[in-house]
Amino acid sequence: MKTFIDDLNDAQKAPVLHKDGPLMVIAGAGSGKTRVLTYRIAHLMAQGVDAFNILALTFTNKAAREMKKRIADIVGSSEAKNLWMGTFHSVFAKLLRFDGDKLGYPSNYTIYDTQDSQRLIASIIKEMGLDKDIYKYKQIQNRISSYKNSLITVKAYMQNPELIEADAMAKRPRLGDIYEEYVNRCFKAGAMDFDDLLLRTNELLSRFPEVLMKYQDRFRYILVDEYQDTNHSQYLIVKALSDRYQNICVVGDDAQSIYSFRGANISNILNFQRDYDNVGMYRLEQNYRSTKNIVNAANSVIANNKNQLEKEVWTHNDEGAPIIIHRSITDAEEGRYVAGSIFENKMQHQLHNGHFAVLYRTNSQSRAIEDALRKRDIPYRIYGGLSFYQRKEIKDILSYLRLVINPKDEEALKRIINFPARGIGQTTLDKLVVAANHYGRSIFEVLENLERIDLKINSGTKRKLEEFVTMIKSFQIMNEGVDAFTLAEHVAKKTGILLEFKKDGTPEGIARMENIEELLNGIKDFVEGQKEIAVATGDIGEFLEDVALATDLDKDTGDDDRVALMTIHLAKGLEFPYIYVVGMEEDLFPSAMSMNTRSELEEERRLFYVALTRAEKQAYLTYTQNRYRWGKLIDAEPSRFLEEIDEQYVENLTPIDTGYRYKSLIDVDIFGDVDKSRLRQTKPKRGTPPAIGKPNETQLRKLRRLKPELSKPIGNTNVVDPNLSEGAMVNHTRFGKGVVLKIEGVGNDKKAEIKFDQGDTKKLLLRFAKLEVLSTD
DNA sequence: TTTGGCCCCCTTTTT
DNA sequence: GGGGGCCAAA
Repeated sequence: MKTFIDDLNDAQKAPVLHKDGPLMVIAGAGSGKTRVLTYRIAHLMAQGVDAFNILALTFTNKAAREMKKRIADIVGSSEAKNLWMGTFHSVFAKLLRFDGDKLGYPSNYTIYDTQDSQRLIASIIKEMGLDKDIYKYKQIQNRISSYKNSLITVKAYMQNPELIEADAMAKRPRLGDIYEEYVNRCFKAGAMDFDDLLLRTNELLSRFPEVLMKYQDRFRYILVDEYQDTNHSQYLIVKALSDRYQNICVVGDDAQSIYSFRGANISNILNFQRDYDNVGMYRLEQNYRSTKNIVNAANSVIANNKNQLEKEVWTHNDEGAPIIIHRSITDAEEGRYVAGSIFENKMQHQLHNGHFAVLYRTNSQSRAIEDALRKRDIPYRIYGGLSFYQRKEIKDILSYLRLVINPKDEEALKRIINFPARGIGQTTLDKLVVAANHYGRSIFEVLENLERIDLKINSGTKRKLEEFVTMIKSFQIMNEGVDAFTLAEHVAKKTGILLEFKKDGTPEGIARMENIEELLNGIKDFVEGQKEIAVATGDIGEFLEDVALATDLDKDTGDDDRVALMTIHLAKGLEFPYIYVVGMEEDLFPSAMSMNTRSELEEERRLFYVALTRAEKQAYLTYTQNRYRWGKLIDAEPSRFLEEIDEQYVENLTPIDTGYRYKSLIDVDIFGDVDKSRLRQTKPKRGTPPAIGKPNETQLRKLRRLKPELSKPIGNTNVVDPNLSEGAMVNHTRFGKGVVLKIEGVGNDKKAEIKFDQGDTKKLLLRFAKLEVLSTD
């Protein structure tokens, strides 16, 4: 009899059919890892395992939803609804709603996002009177986050002389105090940050054996996707929950481990066999996604890493086109090339926008690409970056709703107590915070008891505070009777936020109003959607949790046809026929911050491996010679990764001899500033073979260090217009028309003194200045 | 208390 | 080039 299992190849079947006990699947890129997970769950259910007893932890909630749907299709029942599936954060956020009370948290606890955490830490630093230049709130937040992910609680920190010493050495001896105050304040606010969702789950499971037993019994089968990216905190949760039945299935690829910056520990996957007995080991090495060229090229890159599990990814797919490398002069031109190439490919191969993705290392690179796509009328969608829910106007509305659900939520209150402006200023707020800290209560509780606390505020301010409390309470009462949408709409109107942006009238104000409307629509959709799920209540609390933990990918409806723009990190697990990886430059990719140690560099290389293996048919790699960063144009050098690809899989679109020349208009502008440091750009680039007889890059670097004058241009002379003579009329893209007064110098140093109609007289190096000759005398 | 101008930092990547 | 925080002035 033929069953759904027959859809799989033999390598895939084995882990799907693996009986009870621990198993690990090492799955190369594009080898059908999701498929194995999906089918294994379906198979378990077909064997009679109750969906209630299965927990699957995925990388995005969207992946979980899709998997659920697929499983429902396969096993042909609505049972799939009962599966617990989602990201670590969302699954354990739910668990903590049930059992967090044992740790003293309300079931309606708030989830603080990174911004909330940072604001709170910033205000603690200020309250403690510490130097904000030494105690940088972002860095502090980062440290606290990594402590939590390593299960270093405040207590553990205080008992660890090494950590204290390390922070003292970094001139931050009060870090422990900040950490302690931060944890207390979060707790008092009934709030958990992202890391708490995992840390508190650990605490719950270790302190309450009966709770642990309950969930061990409930989750008899646990499956973890992207296991290589779990951090210590997540690792311990999985370990604890699976301890009793040992039915743990982890799937991952060490070559795609790219999240060590948030505590992911690659040794979790490397040590799995040590952590469990009788581990079933499976490998998936056949790639179904990409062409031979792409698979081989990616293999040749990752071979440069020393630390990796043995694995050989191969494919039966076609040879495919070579990987195309393209150089451009500036990031704007890079964008134009990408947009133009997408346009051509669409025309030539009858493709949709959705077949293309542009990937980059940092979010800030998206702008140049966006501009170019917009000019070509190519619709696109940006994932990540500043997400919709982090926009000011959205967070303001959400803060009102958060306060309705959890009045203790300090960060929400601080955001909106004076927005829209109602005459409650910083001074008043400071007094409230001091009082709240003094009494060990939340700010809202202080507000409710203004009569009994002498705050030394004038009666006008006091009245305003009372009005604010009354308004929030009226929302709370309303919340008892209506759905999330009705309440949110009421809040938007009643608080005057909508009006605020309406009367503003500027394009930004209108855009913000539209965003709020979009939010309201989103809430409406959510309420409608929740009606179909029996257990869900459709209340505002659930919406807020969804919002706090939604990834950008989760919101993708995928129903409109757009080019996808995202970081490589976000692209993990996705695939597109055509991939453009832009910004293939030293200091950008690999990032300048990740080149200090071998392991950092190897992680960057894995990231590049991930980028390449997203492509099904064709990959483009682009780099520029100059790029705007921090508002300045800076030199760029081709990424070392370009050289690491075996050249037989590559086609270099940019021949060497045009590489050392300036053609772009923007470079002329630079010259206008006579910035000599810019001239260094004419050096040969990495990744493009240097012309015969020229020193290679490494040699050049050494030379430059010894003899700085060698940094001067090595460019050729052909660009100078031989016809240009004194008295010629010329047009300059920036300075306009002018007349050549004098020509001096020879070869590379040939300069023209030009008097421009606008008044200035400038000396321009002809090699750089792109001059249009209007008449020769 | 509010507002506008100035200055600094930022740019790795995310739940 | 942009956002946020701080300070001075109204």
